[in-house]
Amino acid sequence: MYIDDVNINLSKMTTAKSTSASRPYHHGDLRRALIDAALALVTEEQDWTFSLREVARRAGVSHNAPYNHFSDKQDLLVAVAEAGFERLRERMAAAVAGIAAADTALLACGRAYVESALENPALYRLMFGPALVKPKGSRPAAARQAGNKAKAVLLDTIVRGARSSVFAVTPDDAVDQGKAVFFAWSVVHGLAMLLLDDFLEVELTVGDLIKEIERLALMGLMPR
Amino acid sequence: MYIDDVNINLSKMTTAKSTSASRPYHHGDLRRALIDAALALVTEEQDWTFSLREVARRAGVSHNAPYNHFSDKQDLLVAVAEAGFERLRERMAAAVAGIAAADTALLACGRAYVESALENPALYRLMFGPALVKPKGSRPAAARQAGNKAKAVLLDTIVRGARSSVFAVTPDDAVDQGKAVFFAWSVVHGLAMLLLDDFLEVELTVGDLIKEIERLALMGLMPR
DNA sequence: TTAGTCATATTGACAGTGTCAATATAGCGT
DNA sequence: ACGCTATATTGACACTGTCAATATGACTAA
Repeated sequence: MYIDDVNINLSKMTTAKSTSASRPYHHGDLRRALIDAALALVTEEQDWTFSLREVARRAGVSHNAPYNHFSDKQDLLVAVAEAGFERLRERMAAAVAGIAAADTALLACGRAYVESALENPALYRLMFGPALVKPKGSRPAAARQAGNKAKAVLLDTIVRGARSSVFAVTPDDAVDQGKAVFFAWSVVHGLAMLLLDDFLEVELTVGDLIKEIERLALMGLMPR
Repeated sequence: MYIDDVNINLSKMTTAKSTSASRPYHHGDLRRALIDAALALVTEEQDWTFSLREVARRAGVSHNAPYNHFSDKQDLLVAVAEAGFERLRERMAAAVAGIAAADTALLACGRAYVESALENPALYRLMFGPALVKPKGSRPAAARQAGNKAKAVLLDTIVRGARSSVFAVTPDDAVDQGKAVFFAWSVVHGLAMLLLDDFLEVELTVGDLIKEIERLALMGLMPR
């Protein structure tokens, strides 16, 4: 009844093999199945207003089974966001891999960032938005850590550029680097958000616009 | 029963005076009262998951009265977002007013933008987020128009800077100006979003960070 | 093997939600 | 004065998140 459509997921399983033998829990790896189902729903519906019950239905369990793995609907969404940040990190890391020049690498990284956002807008908004924040609370640690791991890719590239004097950033000055990272991140994040919020109204393809924005970020608004 | 706590709102009334005489509808300007109540709820709770019924309660009407003025809960939220954009526009316009130098004006404008966002994060996220978008639809025209009016302040400043050769932007070239506007907007929007999403992790005050980001936007990441 | 334990899952219940349909009310032009 | 129509209410429905109580069955120790 609820065992047969547990999807055999490809990525690493932390707690179970779940291929069919030796399932460590009562009914397969439900926690992962729920995250997968929720991720699929976010992607399909481009929204996270679906009901927890719907997620349970998709996973083939009763409407209350999720409460054994997540304290809350929000708690499940946090896990989904974490998965999203991990994807983003992988993608940015892949983009910079093997590019020697730091400025070129930074552009590739920025492009990967924006493209990822455009491919799954709702997931992005979930990751960065307020949906994960409890009333009067702050962003859950899990989400912040996952986000910072993605940020580390950016930082790495900036540091490389600082060392090779490609960027006007003092090497080994954490604060100066932090500013630069925050600037770069702001640019790509703002660009991505405005694009997927449908506020682009200029006669340019998205690709061209990204290039232009990147050029401006490197060269600045003022004449040289 | 439902008349007495209609708040006498300060701003311009489009359809009614509503001071107490000559109320044009059955029971005061309910549409405005609902928008005000929703805006207050967004501000207080920093969230828009409150129920439509709660809004109605605040306005002192039955749970179904709002449906005479808004087709939907979303429809009401669109109206709230519109009001938010209008506030933003006013604030940016005030910031640039009377500043002759375009670059200084642009910085003031950016600061006003970020400060507004930080003062009412939820309202900002509502304005720019997906909450207004119907499934498989796009951003409602009303919201986009209101957003573009705010953008116009930015554009104006950029154009001034282009004319006075303060910015490296070709005057009277709409596309070139569009790029610059989008860049500037991306920077402030991304900065604002990351700040209020709690992703700032550098040993700087917000004010200092804003200044640094602005400097980088004007001068670029690369050495001059 | 068998008994027991405890994580895991189900069933049932409850207040609250968005929204529809039907009904009531009152300000307006004629 | 009268009816029209915009405005508001009442009632209903399926659905939601979450709590409490109950069932189930995989492992562990005897």
